[in-house]
Amino acid sequence: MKRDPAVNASVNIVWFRDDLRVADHPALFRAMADPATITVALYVLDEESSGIRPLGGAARWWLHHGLEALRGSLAELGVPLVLRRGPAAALVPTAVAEIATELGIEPAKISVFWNRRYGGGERAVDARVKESLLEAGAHAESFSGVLLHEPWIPQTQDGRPFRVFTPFFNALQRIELRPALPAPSARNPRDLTDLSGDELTGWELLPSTPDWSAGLAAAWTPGEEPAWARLHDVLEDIAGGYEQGRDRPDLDGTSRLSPALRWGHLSPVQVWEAMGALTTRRPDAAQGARAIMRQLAWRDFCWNLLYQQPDLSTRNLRPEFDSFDWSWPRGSANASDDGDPQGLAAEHFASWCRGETGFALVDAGMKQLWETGWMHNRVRMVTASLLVKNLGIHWRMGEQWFWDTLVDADAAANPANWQWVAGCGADASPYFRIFNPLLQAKKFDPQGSYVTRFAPLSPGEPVVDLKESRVAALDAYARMKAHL
DNA sequence: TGAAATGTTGGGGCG
DNA sequence: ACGCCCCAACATTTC
Repeated sequence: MKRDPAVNASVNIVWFRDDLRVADHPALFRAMADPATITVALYVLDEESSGIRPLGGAARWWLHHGLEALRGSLAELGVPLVLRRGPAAALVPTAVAEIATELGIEPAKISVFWNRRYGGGERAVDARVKESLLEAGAHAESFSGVLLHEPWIPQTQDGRPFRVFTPFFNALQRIELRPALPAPSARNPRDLTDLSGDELTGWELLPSTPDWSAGLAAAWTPGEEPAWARLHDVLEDIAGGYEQGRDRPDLDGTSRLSPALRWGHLSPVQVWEAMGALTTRRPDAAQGARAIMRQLAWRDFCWNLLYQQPDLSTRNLRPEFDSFDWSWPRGSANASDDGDPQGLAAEHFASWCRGETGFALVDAGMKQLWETGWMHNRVRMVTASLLVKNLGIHWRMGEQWFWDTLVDADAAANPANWQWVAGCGADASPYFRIFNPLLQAKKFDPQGSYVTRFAPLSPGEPVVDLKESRVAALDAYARMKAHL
């Protein structure tokens, strides 16, 4: 619907993406710094643009609730959230123009703000959007909001990207960090409630037939407010024992902040600041707080890698692994060879996905993933090691399964960490580091309570002989090295 | 952010 | 008392 043109009226449109929050949101903060200008929020579901990876099922569930929470937070600021679906490069300029028309605002009075994304396809889309907006006479401006530092900033002495984490971390700590911004304090100058856009339910982000999301809903509440509640728990109860507790899947010892960071309910800058403050406020928790800061830096490290190599989810960072002889898919050098799995490897992969490998810790982890959309970090390493090393299945298969099932599935961290486990990544775990799921269970789930919680039935026959498959993996690794 | 194989050491049982 | 053996405990090397 069209309104009376408002003389000299202008609009600031904030394009939300992986930053579903109102505090420390540089683009939103900038928009609402103009007290006389109305702000409109826009979210675009883009499942079509090439180079942008469609969301997995668990991520779609989180997005639905995350957007509802964001809409609530924005409503308190008097800011409406407009939802649109389509290929963003074309759709965003169109949607922006339509919002302006509805408000009776001329193109020269439109500003569009967003926090930058760093995936290859996302960068291409954002560049095209900016170009179109500028051509149409609008203003467009992007901000740094989803990482600690822009991925091109941390550099080695000779100006190259880091491939080893520890020097990356040292360099990162020497870079001045921007201070976290508060939520905008001003309300929109006038209320807008009836802008046209999609209905969230129409996007069908929630699973229906069947609805498998009950376990996710029991484990998580998406949104900025619950994320802050968890951050406070981490500061009070988790950080102090983090260094021991982080390795214990049977305890609540990790931060569990990964989904909040993935969806931007919290920014890494906010968490970094909170942990930095904790190191001085609570000397007993200082070491744990620093370990959490190191984890945040690892997240930035992964995004640096993705920025350097946009096809991180399909291509080995270390090319010598291109000749590795995986049991499936065969011919790993050819990334397009993704035919239906056949034979034993296919059965192995299916039992791994279902949590029916016969190794209690692995099966508990895979069931935790399926039920709650999340898996404890140490168990991620153990399950990944079994798939890649003992079953000899390409890391990409596991990466894709995690992408579909994790609520925190992150376009950079997921492939970077799979490559790390597989030994083909940056600063990777040496290939011959092969976890023994029985020993890992003994060390890190000593009473077996994690296993009991997620895989209460006694495990069946192991799908693979640990000793034998370990030798075979080392042999395959030796053959790869001999090929060089 | 391993695990297994191999090497070393030292205490205790025993002839 | 002494040497020998066994083996747990720890250290080092290897993959």
